[in-house]
Amino acid sequence: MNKERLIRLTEPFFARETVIVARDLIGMTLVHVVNGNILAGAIIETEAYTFEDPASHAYGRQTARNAPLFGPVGRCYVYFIYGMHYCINAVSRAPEQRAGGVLIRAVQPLLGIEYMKQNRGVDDVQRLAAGPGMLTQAFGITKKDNNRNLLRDETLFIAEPLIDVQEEFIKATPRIGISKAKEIEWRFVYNGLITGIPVKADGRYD
DNA sequence: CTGTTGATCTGCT
DNA sequence: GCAGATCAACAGT
Repeated sequence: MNKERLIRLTEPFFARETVIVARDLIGMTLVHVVNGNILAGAIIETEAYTFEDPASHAYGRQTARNAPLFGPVGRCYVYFIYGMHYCINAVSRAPEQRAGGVLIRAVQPLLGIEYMKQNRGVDDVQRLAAGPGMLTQAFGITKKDNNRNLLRDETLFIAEPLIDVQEEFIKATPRIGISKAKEIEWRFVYNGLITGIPVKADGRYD
């Protein structure tokens, strides 16, 4: 596996309704290249957040923090929460939407697994990137990455799937950890076996 | 300027 | 199952 083999998602993918993008991101590949190491994982959990949505950071009006959600699609919005965790969103919305982003909540590690274990201080692959805070720690994503351009950035982007994605295993559920709009089913999860991983378990690539 | 809350994770009970 | 960690953003005064 090398970087050139990863097919980056382009602007039209993100320029659609936020909820549609959230669903379609399931199975795609989150990629961060650190010191020449490719860290990659299959996105298996996402949530959509929009301008009209009381649970969203973009709700109501633009502020200094949420500004990326109002900017060009295909950027990322990284925020700091609970005094210790970072979370990453892909800015996504249709032209008629004021703001929107997709929170990437979990990935299945595929490449650079040893590097992720070091970043996390955890050995269990199942717990490397099983939540939004875990995922950014495993990938070394912090506030420095806020508003980076996923369409052009050399080191941080989202690519076509490396796994076999079975559409029937994608399910919608209510979102996690919010106090408002709890009933809306804008969380998407992949409930199938991950197959078709084209790499060695130790994350080496050729 | 102050107080509160939060799109979470971990470790202990 | 629940408390504690730890701090930036925001709303209210």
